[in-house]
Amino acid sequence: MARPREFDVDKAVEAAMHVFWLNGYQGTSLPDLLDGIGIARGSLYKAFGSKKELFLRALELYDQRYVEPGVVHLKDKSEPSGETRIKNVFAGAISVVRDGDRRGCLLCNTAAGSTAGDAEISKVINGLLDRLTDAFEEALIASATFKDKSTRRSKAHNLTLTYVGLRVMAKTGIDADSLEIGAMT
Amino acid sequence: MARPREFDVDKAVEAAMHVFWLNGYQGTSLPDLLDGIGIARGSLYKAFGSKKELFLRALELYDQRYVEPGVVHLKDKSEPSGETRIKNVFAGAISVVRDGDRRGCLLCNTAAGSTAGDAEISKVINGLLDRLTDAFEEALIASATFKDKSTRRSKAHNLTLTYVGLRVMAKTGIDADSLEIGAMT
DNA sequence: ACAGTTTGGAACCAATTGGTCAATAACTGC
DNA sequence: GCAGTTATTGACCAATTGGTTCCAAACTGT
Repeated sequence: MARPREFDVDKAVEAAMHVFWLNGYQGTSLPDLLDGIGIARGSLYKAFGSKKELFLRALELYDQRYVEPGVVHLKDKSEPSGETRIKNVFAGAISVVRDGDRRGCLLCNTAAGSTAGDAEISKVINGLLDRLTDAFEEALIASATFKDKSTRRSKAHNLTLTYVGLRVMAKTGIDADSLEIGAMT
Repeated sequence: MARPREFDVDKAVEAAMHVFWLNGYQGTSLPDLLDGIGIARGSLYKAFGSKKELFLRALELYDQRYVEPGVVHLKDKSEPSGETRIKNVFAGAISVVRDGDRRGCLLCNTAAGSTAGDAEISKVINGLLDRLTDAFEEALIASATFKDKSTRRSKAHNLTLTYVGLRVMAKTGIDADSLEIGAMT
């Protein structure tokens, strides 16, 4: 019916995600995105509307690519024990640091950034953090230590907090070994 | 000998610190600083050289105003027990949230931000985080549980990580009660 | 092959970015 | 009160910001 788009929208969102991940929302300029994606200004605005909308799309992709798998794993009762599943999540976060990835986590970076001034973005961020906490809580459900519901919820919050701390610390010059104990129980 | 400065440099740095704290380094524009401090463009550049130098000054002030007191308290052996001193530090961080302060911690915000791309700034940030870890370590020195030096160092890293996580989470919509357990041992 | 539709690209936009500078003002030592 | 020094101010700067617009190009259905 009309001229077909020459670039893959999904690939574009993915490229944008990496640019945002590396530079942060505020730290990313239009040319940064254009270079990273490999499209022209007009194409970006036609396809995504604005920088912010594209960021929201990138955040969405980050969720399904990195957050959701973790959430699924934490909730997966067919896996070993809840404790092991939790350990796996932390170990995963540490292993990327071992591989030299110092970008931290797009979710955590955004939460810590002053992007929070934007209501729409913080709503998404808060939602993701809540989902993570819920998943931790579910992983704790079989644990005798956290049999009490409110204690369990507290521990879940504690785990989210520790996870965020770990991923922020990963951005600093700290060595991976010193993060290892982030999962300490 | 010459015309005296009309504004108080220390007050200016303090005002700048609050502006940076609220908006982040990248999110703070020259007009933001000028309005916050109440001086003209030229005066700022004459007194501080550049936005970055002013930020470094603000970071320095943040240290002596908020970080150093915590460090001193953690190391103060005349105080109750090391465990209590640690609890105090976390309780302090939570109490500011209870008072409605959602700005988090300038140090932690900067660590999480992409400001880390600047070598000079990240050096300062890493230094501050190291000092905090050292202080936690010293607070643990009397503890029987962490008698082993390397275990103690690990726990100290864990505490810094948790502290950062707590202060980042404080910026999100989370309620103060859910942070309470950040100090869980 | 032509009408209709949407893309890509670049020129263009006003606003804002961090930073400079020259003129004026305010002070001190003599 | 004059010479010397430094601070204040606001105009000015080039570069960059996010965003728009217009036109040629590319496709599809008929």
